[in-house]
Amino acid sequence: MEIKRKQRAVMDGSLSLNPDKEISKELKPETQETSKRSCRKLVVQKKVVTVKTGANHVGKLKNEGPPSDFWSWRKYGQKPIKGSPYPRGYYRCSTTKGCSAKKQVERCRTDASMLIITYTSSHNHPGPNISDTNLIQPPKEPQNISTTEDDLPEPPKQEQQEEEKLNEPTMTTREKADPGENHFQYIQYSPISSSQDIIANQGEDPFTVHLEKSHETMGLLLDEEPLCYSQLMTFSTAISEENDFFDELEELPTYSSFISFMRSNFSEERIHAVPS
DNA sequence: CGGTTTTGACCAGCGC
DNA sequence: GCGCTGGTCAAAACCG
Repeated sequence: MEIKRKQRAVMDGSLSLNPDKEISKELKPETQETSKRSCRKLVVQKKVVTVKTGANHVGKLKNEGPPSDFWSWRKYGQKPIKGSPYPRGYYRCSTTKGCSAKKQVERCRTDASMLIITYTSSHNHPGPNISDTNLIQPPKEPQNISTTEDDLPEPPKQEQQEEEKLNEPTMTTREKADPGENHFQYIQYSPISSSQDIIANQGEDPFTVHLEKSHETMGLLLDEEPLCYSQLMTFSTAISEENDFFDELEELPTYSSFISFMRSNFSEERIHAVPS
């Protein structure tokens, strides 16, 4: 109830240790230790993905609704990030209770149509039951399901190209040119060019690199073959089990090329978004 | 009714 | 040592 919270508040002024916290730590030793305690110290497995959405979606992204990947995520927090006008959402895999997979979703501060998704840890369970989970229609698809929400003011269009050209990490760039007016671009920053455990160096604002690129080559990248694409293909060994899923995406026939790319690129993370 | 989202508080790391 | 910041917790509200 409220008692606990008030206890915390009270204890905050007097005690440093909170019994509740102690207990919870013991209950969830692994996740706590790895995610909270050492989040800044240890190099955690991260995969940064940017999702380019159409400008028309900007207003709908108010809640940072994550693009639909094939896992089910539960939001457990949201924080305003300094330097960014948009809050960052914290999601945790809810497919399986013990799964420690997490992701952070925030919007690019220079381009509100870009979602920066940082995947942390990895799923400790096989892929979701693609046939019965969110394949058909995820429960929450703020950016895909058109609602009347349009309350976000058009973010200032800064000149992304102003961003200095960073020494590019090995990055994979994938974009999806939507036949319609919506654009979803998936960009995976992968310093090690692997779809497996990827340590992403965020210190350099990798997404700015993409921004530059995306604006220059909008619509061309669909056919573009990033340098590490072939490398990524070599990691597509576990996709067989996902074929069923992808086969079921026939409701998105236009994206077959994209899907095939996803098969190879995101065989592990199964990042997915369905333009409306 | 169960799962998800919201939201304020707590906590630890980091920089000064 | 202190303040700031990011990440997480957990109760309440919400939703299908």
